[in-house]
Amino acid sequence: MMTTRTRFAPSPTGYLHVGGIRTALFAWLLARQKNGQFVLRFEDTDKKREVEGAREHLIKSLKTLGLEYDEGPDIGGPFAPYTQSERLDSYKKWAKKLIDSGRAYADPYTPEEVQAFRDEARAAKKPFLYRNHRPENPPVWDGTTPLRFKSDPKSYDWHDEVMGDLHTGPEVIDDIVLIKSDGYPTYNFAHIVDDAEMEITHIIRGQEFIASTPNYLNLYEALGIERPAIATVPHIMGPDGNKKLSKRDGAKDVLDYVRDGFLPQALVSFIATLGWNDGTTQEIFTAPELIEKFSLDHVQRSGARFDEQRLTWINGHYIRGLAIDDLYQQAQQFLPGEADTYDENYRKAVLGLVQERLKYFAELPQLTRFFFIDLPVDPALIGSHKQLKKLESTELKNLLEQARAAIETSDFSVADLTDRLNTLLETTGQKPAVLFSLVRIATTQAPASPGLAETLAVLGKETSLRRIDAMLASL
RNA sequence: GGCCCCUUCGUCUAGCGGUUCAGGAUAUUUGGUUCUCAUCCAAAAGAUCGCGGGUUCGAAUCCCGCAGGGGUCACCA
Repeated sequence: MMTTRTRFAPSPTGYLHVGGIRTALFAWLLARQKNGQFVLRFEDTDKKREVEGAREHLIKSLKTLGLEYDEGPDIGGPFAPYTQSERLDSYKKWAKKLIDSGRAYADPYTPEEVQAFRDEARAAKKPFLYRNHRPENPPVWDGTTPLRFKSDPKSYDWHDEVMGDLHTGPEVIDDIVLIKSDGYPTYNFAHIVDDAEMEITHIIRGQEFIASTPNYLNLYEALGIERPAIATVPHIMGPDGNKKLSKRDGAKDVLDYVRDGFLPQALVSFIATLGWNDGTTQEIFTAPELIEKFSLDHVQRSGARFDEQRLTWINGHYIRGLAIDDLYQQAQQFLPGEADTYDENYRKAVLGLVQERLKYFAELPQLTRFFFIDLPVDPALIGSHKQLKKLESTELKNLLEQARAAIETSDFSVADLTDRLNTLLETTGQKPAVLFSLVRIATTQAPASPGLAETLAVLGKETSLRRIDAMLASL
């Protein structure tokens, strides 16, 4: 049996957004599941659109998400090179085959002339077909004009691994450009040659290629190449409407999510289930589970919307499941700058307390700042509290003084603090909503915080008493 | 305009002729978990399965129309 070989073949024209990475993920999953190979190939045949640094960025994106490839531009492999601009000889060789067999010819028209044909078709509200203007006696191709495929228009029935059985008529087949006047091949030609030479068995690509697939089928025949399996996945749509998710509309770089503190495993699970499921009610998958369960025929045929809320939920789920050391390792760089002066144990303790209320790491400064610096006393916290605002400041002061006295002799373990605070509830006859809120506000000056005893235990006696004193002074 | 694809709760989806007056998740709302926020646990609300015909004893599921959305018709990929 042939080993499964899949590829991800981006053009180095920018960063990778969620829609793009999904194609890579599916290809990677398929290769891993079948114990095959996953190949990275750069399709850099349009020099005008190329963006500096895009290659490194693409590689970093794949590696960050754990989609490691077996062969690629930077690591080589048995079919190197893996960059199209370095494979021009291959394309010329295959092009010559077509010329020799009468299946390719020089395009004798100027770009303006072709454009005129196009305008004509558009004015007549008909699809543009170059072959309607196919020259009778084209000149010998000298490499300075486009080389076109002499197509053989016919109907096609083919099977798409995702879309199912597809059919088109001969009217969609045209004389596509194989090699441009600048000497570089078009995607249409290059990917077919490369996939054949690199022994790719499965092509996974976006919906925009479905319309040109019949042309590829025609080309495979002329080249005598057996076509790989083709899987066309739908686009991921933007959150607001029905349009394709695109960089123009603000689709974020996957690395931006990582920068905001989204975990790679959460991104992978989210992207995989955006248009795929295993048929059960399982909602979140680890990479090994995905590798085991993924299948192309469960990929959705309609485009899914990108819902950041769902990603946020999955990320929170993964964060909660992290062991404290893993959490520390991944999250410590997101702590506020003030945290630098505290030791590892203290910072770990803080992370442990906020772990279950963390959706993504970029929230950490806001959630934890009061653990590292004394925030100024904020009267609004009392003023907006529905119980505390009803009390006179002398009452508040009295309560807070009792609280201070109660914890002053504590060893500041969670258990002892809990005991003392509970005893205080009885002796003062106050409800937790009043007493605990007051102490919590005094010691944190934050609208929200983890549980009171836990927070005090981490803050420690000195800090807790100092903040209570500051609060007392302001009442 | 031609051709092609798609259409189930706001969102992601299960469903592949009967066990479904459509199940799960998320989001929303409410209640509980000694204070806040969150977690967790309950519960509520939320889809005439795009519309209209047919086939069938029976259709979200099969067929045909229509509508809406998307893609494509580049010397871009």
